[in-house]
Amino acid sequence: MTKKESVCMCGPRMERFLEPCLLILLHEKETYGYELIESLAELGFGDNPDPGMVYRNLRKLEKEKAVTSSWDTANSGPARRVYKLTPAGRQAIHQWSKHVQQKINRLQSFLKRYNQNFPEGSEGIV
Amino acid sequence: MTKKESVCMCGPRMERFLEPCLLILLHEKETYGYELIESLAELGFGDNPDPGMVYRNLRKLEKEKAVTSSWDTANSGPARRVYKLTPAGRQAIHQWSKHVQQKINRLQSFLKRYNQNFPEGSEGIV
DNA sequence: ACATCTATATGTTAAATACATATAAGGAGA
DNA sequence: TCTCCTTATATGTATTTAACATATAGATGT
Repeated sequence: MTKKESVCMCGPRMERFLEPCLLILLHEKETYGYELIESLAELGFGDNPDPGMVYRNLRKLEKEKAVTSSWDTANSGPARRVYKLTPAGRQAIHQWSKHVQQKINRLQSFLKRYNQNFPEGSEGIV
Repeated sequence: MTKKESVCMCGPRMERFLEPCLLILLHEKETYGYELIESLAELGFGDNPDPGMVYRNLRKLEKEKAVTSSWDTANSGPARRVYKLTPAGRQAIHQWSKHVQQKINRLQSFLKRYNQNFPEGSEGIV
């Protein structure tokens, strides 16, 4: 059996929301993991996204050539691995944005249905 | 180590979008798996959602007391397992709707950021 | 008898997430 | 110097979900 090939970098499952968030932050400026973790809160992640997830995602993005990395030892404190978006990563962002829009549509069609089922405070307040 | 208890039926991960869709369809009317599969397309699932997922989800919802089931042998064709929403299932829908709204917010804050990074056809058309 | 449709169900693999922990450099203060 | 805290990156592992394949079986039409 041949494995069904996926259409884009977003993969077959359209989850992994962390990935596009990292990409867009890296589009804004090249930076390193620890700072990305702090920036992620703005993009709707809780106070502290799992560092393990972030670092692993960054390495994966690098393996997929969406980013490149290099060590920054110029600053005080431990060395930082600084990531930089590649043109491929830039393209991936555009792909992701489409998928995110589709996902929003799906979620909204659920909410619409929900509001039809439970109109305006028909009971909703739990 | 004690396992961190999750806040609601939606669980820790906020995915499993199939689950709230099944619940809302069952709120509209009690019905059976095969028909639910057909109805799911309207709620943003592709042409044919994986039957395996649907049936397993239904059994899981039953185990969690969100639905009850009984056999319907009155109709022609193979027997149907008919599912009915419970009050607990009804409550779960409200929980889910909140989580879905939150998810939409997160996705939209990504899209907003995306549009700031790539304003109005700055290149976007891939 | 055979194929086909309806209907439910299970097995198996791959992937993502959550959570825990390891490692180490550098700075502040006793 | 020794300890503690912060910064910074990384790995280990268990659980969960999704994807895909396949099994089972009643009913119906030819």
